[in-house]
Amino acid sequence: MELQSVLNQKGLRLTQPRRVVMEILESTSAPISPQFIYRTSQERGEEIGLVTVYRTLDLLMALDLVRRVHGQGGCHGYVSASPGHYHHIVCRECGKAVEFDGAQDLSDLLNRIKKQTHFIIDGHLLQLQGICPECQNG
Amino acid sequence: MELQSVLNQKGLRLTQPRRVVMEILESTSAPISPQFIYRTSQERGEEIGLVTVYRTLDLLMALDLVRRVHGQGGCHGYVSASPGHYHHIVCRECGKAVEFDGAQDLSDLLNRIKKQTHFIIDGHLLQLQGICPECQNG
DNA sequence: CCCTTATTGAAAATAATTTTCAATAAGGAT
DNA sequence: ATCCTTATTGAAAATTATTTTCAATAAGGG
Ligand SMILES: [Mn+2]
Ligand SMILES: [Mn+2]
Ligand SMILES: [Zn+2]
Ligand SMILES: [Zn+2]
Repeated sequence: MELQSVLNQKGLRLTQPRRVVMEILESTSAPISPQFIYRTSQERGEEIGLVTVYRTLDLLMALDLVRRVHGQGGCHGYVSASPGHYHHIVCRECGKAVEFDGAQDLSDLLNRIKKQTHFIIDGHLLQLQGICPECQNG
Repeated sequence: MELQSVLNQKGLRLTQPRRVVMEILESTSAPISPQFIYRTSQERGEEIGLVTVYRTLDLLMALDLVRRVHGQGGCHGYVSASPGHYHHIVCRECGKAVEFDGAQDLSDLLNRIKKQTHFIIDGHLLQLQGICPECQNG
């Protein structure tokens, strides 16, 4: 199990709440809020404290197992993420988020900005929005 | 004055609070929070209600005179923006934000993702982070 | 200077997030 | 299997962020 090994490697414990949060995230394709995770855990009969949801999300983000997605209005949804560097394209209809790798195509842009601004660039936030194939009919 | 004309054009009024919020935004190069704007207005002896700060930011965003910048941790800073489509690169040391135009260099990427995901892409969020020239000595 | 009406801001409601700390449970050791 | 140590949880409360209401105010055209 992914989660198990990553945690052990750092001397962290695989607890029930952590397992549940990760399961809920992995069973959802749209970015979801801490509230949503909390409510879902109740519905599944494995209720965990909302505080723990927040803490677990912080942890999973630090471990790069979960990524934060910024919305237009109400910010702060979370999606489970593949290890490595990925971005998301989010459907404005159904909310579904699909990962994509944007490293290559961004290098031209990054080089240009580096020259123009003289910044050292060490991070970026790239997120697309649109309409997914399923939502395009109707 | 920029603000004046944009407002008139839509039958909106140029009020004292709107003027102050815009001034504070334009005199700051880093993204700032509603709270910060509120406190600054107090310090300048032109205090405006926090509620009005929120409302004014919404308005200025709708008018494309101000743009929201998403941070890594605590989200939701605002910077004044040039009209048109721009993105920001934000210094992780001093917080300064500099605009850049990213439309061209993104098209290759967008086309690739369009093919791969079959999404209709109608928007994106691109923000870089790094260290500005001034903060590189130290 | 007057009127109309967009706009403000105090207050309170609502929502989001963090801090504290005693109780609990993981998982290595015996 | 049971014990121990300590990471982790979660209830409660504090803090912070944001929105809603509505009576009072002030833009700006006449
Ligand atoms: Mn990238
Ligand atoms: Mn762009
Ligand atoms: Zn969709
Ligand atoms: Zn800097």
